[in-house]
Amino acid sequence: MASTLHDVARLAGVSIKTVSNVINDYPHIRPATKAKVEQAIADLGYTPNLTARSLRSGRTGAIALAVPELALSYFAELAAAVIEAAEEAGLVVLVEQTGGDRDRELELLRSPRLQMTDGLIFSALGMGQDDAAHLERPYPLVLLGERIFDAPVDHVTMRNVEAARAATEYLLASGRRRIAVVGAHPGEVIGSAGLRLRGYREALESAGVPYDDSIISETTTWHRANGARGMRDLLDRGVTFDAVFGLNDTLALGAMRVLQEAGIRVPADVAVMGFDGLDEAEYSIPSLTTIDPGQRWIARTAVTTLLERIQRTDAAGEPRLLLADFHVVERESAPSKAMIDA
Amino acid sequence: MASTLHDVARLAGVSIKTVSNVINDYPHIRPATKAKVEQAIADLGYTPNLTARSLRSGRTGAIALAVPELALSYFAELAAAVIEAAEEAGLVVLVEQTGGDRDRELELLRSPRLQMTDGLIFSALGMGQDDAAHLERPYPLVLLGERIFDAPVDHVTMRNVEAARAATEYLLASGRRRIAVVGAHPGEVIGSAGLRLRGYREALESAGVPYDDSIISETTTWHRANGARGMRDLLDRGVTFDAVFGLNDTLALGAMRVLQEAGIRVPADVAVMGFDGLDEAEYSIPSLTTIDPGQRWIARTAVTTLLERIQRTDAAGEPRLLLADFHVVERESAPSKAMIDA
DNA sequence: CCGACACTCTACAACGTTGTAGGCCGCGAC
DNA sequence: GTCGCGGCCTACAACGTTGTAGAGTGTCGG
Repeated sequence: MASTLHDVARLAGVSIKTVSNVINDYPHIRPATKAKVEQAIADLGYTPNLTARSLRSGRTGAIALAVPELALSYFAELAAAVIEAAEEAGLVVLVEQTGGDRDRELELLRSPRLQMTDGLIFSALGMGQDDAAHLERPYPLVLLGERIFDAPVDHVTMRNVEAARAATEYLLASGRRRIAVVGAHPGEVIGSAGLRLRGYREALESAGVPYDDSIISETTTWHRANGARGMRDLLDRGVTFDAVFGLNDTLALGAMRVLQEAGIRVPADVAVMGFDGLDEAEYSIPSLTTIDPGQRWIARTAVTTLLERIQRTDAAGEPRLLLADFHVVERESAPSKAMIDA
Repeated sequence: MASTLHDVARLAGVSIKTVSNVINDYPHIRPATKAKVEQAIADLGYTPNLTARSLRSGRTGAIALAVPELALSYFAELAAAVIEAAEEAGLVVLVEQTGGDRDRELELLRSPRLQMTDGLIFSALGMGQDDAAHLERPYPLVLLGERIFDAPVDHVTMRNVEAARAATEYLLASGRRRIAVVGAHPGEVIGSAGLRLRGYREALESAGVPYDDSIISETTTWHRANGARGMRDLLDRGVTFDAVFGLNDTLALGAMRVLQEAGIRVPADVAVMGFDGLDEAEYSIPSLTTIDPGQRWIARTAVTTLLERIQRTDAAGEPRLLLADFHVVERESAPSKAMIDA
């Protein structure tokens, strides 16, 4: 651990640079010399000092991933996928949690800690459209999430509006007409909640079903407890509905739990639809029909896109918007028309 | 971003070392000089180059956390807690996934990538007691998990035997006598499964209840699907039981799901007990009675212990075994005797 | 009035690596 | 016989930072 190129060079009786050349596969080395050096490396158990290499090369071989909270399943699965993709590309991943707090997100962007990485995959939650300018930094950055669009950076995300529309159309096609929503954010236009609600409204409109905000429940963060709270809220209002669209799986699972506590059958009385395609949605009772928004593709694409930015020497290249394909995952909580007919 | 101490020094008209001194709060600097330097720093937007600092100081300010799989809720929550604790200590965290594979775990230990960090918090899953020697490296290391004991490193973990014993005693106290187990690992003695099964057996023995391996179901990994599979297995065997102890929450949730599909009421017919105290166990239907093994304490203690090892210059100091407190979290899937009486 | 000492600052080296320039050798071509 | 050239290797500088040694002031006590 403590041995350096210097030690190896001395043991092998060559110059320090020759050792470096052996390590980096420089072509013109006599086989005899190479063998001697490799023997010395093995004897000393030499491993290159990556910090020194970073200083010299300007590359660290690490990227940062910033998410609101790892304990949220969605972000845990995202992080898992990012780390896996990064590892394939020979990169390690430094994970930061921002708590979804705007100030902490901005602080992170300015933080010198980022210097320890070659680039950042940034899942913003607290920042808004007005903060787009803060993203313009001379540092490879890939944006995730749907809080900011049209920023001067590459952006990998999902088709929120279209997917939510498809989810709603799916419920409508199975005969539901009063589709409640859990997890709306008051007044939000951009952001997962706003976009998904827009898709929901578009679907209603196309089907000629009136939008009724008495069956829309608002929450702040998308924790499971808030899904439960939102559903209790709806039940307290005494409104009627035959389906619930949880704007993410966690909310939907919390809501479904409260429905069942209240003696309401799922899906017989009320169908439940989620969004995210989490692992755990497959094992709830009943299993949760949901949208797979293409998270693995997003993770993989974020890594490769960031890598391109890192390798590109010219800062140029138009910022790109990359959108994942989605699909409805049909399960028990909201059977399709075909499944009901069968 | 591109400015260095050199640039600042030139602008402020002082030596490069003086600038360094200002940044590091060296005491003997004239206020006028300090102001001049600080102005120059502000003008240039200078931030210190952390890579250079690391090379010089031998410290990176980063630690590594290796877990089997971030997508598993238990490890996601662990990672979240570790990152939070590390941040408070001014450290960033590099997260690695080993897949619980022994070879990848060993490879990680040898990996030069670790040089980018000051220490490692290592949650081993694939390695076993025989691999203890591999942990003996001149590198700050804190071990988590229960695959390896008596290794020459600090070890922070939970009281598996005692906690599983308490869980079983809790079920026995509520009147259950035929307590099935889901998630046992065949022949395992050390490891979460082996230890928790031991606690289970100890509790049975103390209560004079015979151990019956026909109601013990074995699985490999503790994914949710395996909990479901284990329970189906038990049902297929045609054995009778009035409680199930899932060796972790994920297994218990999968098992509970299958029970209910089979028309078996929880907890009326069969009580279900988990282990881990995951967030999601609170929102299942019914909510899951479980063991909180003190995960947050473990995360926090792992970070502080690692930090001590890093700061300690002498390699000495006995390896320590630090054990978290646990407690039973009483919920619906297994009500306590008191709750039943009420 | 001089030496001691505290204060303020500078020059240099070093952390371990890699890029650049160049040196030496042997061989083939003129 | 010498020139040129490719193959092999070395010396040196540089990445940006901080520790060490020490130089130059000023002040204070004897």
